[in-house]
Parts: sequence; structure tokens; C-alpha cells
Amino acid sequence: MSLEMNMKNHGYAILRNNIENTINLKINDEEFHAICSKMSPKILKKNKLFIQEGQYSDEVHFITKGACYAFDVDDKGDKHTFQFSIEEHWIGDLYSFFSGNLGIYNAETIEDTNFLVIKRKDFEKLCDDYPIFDRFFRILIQNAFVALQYRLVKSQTESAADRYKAFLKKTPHLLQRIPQYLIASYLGIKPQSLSRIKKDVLK
Amino acid sequence: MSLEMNMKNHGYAILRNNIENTINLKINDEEFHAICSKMSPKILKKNKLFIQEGQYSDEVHFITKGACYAFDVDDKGDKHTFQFSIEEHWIGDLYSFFSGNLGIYNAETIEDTNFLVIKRKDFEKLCDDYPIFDRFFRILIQNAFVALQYRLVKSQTESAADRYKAFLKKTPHLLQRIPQYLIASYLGIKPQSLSRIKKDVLK
DNA sequence: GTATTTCGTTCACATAGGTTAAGAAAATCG
DNA sequence: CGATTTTCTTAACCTATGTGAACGAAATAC
Repeated sequence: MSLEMNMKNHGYAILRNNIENTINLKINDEEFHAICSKMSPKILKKNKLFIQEGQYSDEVHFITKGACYAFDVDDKGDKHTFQFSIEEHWIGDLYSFFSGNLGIYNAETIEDTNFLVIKRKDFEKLCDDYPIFDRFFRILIQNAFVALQYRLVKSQTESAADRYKAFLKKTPHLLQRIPQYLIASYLGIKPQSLSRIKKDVLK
Repeated sequence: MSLEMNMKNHGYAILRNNIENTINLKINDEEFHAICSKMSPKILKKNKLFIQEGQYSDEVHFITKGACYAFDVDDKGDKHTFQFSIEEHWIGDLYSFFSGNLGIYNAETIEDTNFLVIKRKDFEKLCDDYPIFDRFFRILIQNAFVALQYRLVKSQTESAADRYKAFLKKTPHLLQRIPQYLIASYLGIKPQSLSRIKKDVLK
């Protein structure tokens, strides 16, 4: 199947939007083709583990449809979710991806999910050949950094109940798509505690 | 004072090292002069608040000597430290810096501190004119992102005692320079709790 | 160098969230 | 569709950390 054919499906247009919205600038067709030629489609069913701790993670995933979550497993075997990602967002074990070391995180689909993935080598080549992608990934990760820092601060300053209310307010659409026990895990509490909190919030 | 004079003092050489180590590449003199011409020295005594919540924060600081910390103040007036920065590191309210909105964080010196600061406008101009700085800031913030994500995960999976031990192991040099109550705040606990933990760790 | 403020420690008590267990509700499977 | 598994809720009890207060030690100011 030709690249042209490929681009009709698989959500390459969504990718172009994501890039242009992020850098607040149109990219030209050469640049667009350059990145498309390096990103391959991947389709996974619900509940598939696609990033695994202890394995090299040399690609990052752009979601064109579906939902997934990234998590860490602690010594007791408990999962701790630190990211939800849906269409038009990126997900990966960036520690492994950028450092080249063995991965430390896991990620799994929550729904049937379509991705476009890029390998580290291709990512680096792309940035070398087209500075616009250094720009794009700089801004992408700047935004991610700012959001993450905000979460870290709030996880230290707010009660679990307040974090839950903030989650409801900020991402109500995720409530429909994500099981409660993962939301609890994302908030840093146990499912039983989230149940308790929800009961209190109603009062 | 000429730029040449300026560069002899104020730690511009430290900045060049920081850039070259980060991108793993030498920059040429033109590029170096370009960034130097946009970064101004700033010198502050100990215990000076230099970033303030509610004010626009349109510059980021590179530390050439000294130490500072960034913090949030919660509804009860309690400070929550989320970053320590010493020489050869950057500090700023990146939320305000990148978004142009009013700042949400604070930062204060812990020691007499020397900075080089760059304004957002100059930062943007620099990245437009020299793609190498898109590259530099991309990698700088990539590294910061990965470290921050690790901290977020650990803050959810580890006990305060384990976080303290990890802090000791990873940054023993900070123990000498930073008061205990700030370390407690960084670990997400109260000074009294850190005292208790230290006593237990000895056993 | 003394006075004053800030910092670190200890303790007794309070509380948010964890733990364990059980049952109800919902989703998935055959 | 009914059977099975997974998810959500409730409740009783437990534990890590917070709270408030007191005191000595250290740092800072005068």
C-alpha cells in the first residue's frame, strides 16, 4: 500500500492538525510527508499491554482513535496510573525512549486503539533534517511539562477529594471512558477510597 | 561594559558548558554570542523572593552560582517546595513564561545567587533565528520532564521514609545547603514528620 | 556579645486514606 | 440467555502523617 493510500486512513490528518495547533504554524507538504513517512500505523484491541517495564521502549505513540493509560507497578504489585491518553495525544515511556535505557513504565489500551508510531532513530533523523520538528517537540513537551508540574504540586497540596473534583471539572469526558479503579489509581488513592469520596461529594 | 567584558565574569562559560553538554554538540561562536547577548546577569542576596505568584513571569533564570527553590503556597498559607536549583540549572515559572498568563509559583534564593536571565521575547527570537536553541531547549525540557515524571510516580508509590532515603542517596550535596524544613516540604511532609523519619532511619 | 528570631526535635492526640472482607451491580463470555 | 468474572460499594479497623504545643539549639540581628 502506498504512502498516499496510507494517509487516507490511519489518521495522518489528525497528526497534521496536532502539529500545526501545537506550533501555531502551518507546516508545508514536504515536512508533512517527511513525518508521515516515518510514522507507521498500529492497531490494538482493548486491554492490550503495549509498553512494558524492563523492555526497551524505542518508539512513541500518537493516538488517532481510542484510549490508553500509562502506569508503574510498585513492590507490592499495585498499579499506579500516571497518565491517560486519548486521540490526538502522545504516549510513551519517554525515559526509555530518550535515554535508550530499559523501560521503567507500562502502558495498556483501555479501548480498541489506533496509533501512529515513530522510532527513536527516525525521530532523531527528522529533527536533524527539519528543525521545525525540534520546534514541534519542544513545544509539545513544554506543554506536557507545565501540566505535569501542576499535577505534582496539586498532588502535594490538595486532598484526594479536591483532586477528584478537579478531575471531574477538567476532564468530565474521561469519566465515561475510564473505569473507576483506574481513576482512583490516577488520583493516588485506592478504589475503596474513591467510593468513599464520591459518597461524601454528594452531601 | 562591553559584552566581552561581561562574558569574562557572570558565568557565561558555565552556560556554554550547560548548552554543549545538553545537546552533546559544540555550538559555534556566533551562536554562543547570540545567546549571551540576550542573557543578562542578575545577582541576589540570600532569602530574596524573585518569582512571585500573581505576577507575570516573563523570564527564566540560569544559575551560575548559588541555590534557590520554587514553591507553591496553598489555601492554608503552607509552602510546598517542588524544585531545588543550584548552579548550572535553570529555574522559572514555566507556566507563566510559556503561556504569558499570570504566574502561579514562587521562587526564592537560599544562598547569595548569581543568575543569567532571558526574557520570553528574546527566547523566542533566539529559537527563530538559531534552530540549535530549539534543539537545546527541547532536550533540556525533555530531561526535566522525564525527571519530573519519575518524581510524580515515586510520590505516589513510595512512603515518605523511602522518598527521604532516595533524596539522601541522589542528592547528598543538597543536605549541607538546604534547611530541613524545605527538604520536608519538597518531600511532601511536615518538618515534624521528617524529624520522626530521620529518627526511625537510624534504627 | 547578648537578645531575638528561626530551626529542629519530641510528644500526645487527630485524621485521611489504607486494609481486609463481603456483597451488590455491571460487564463479559459461552 | 444464564454463568462467570470484573468492578463498585460499604463497613470496621489500622497506620502514616498531620496538628499543636513545648523546648533547646542554632542562626541572625542589634
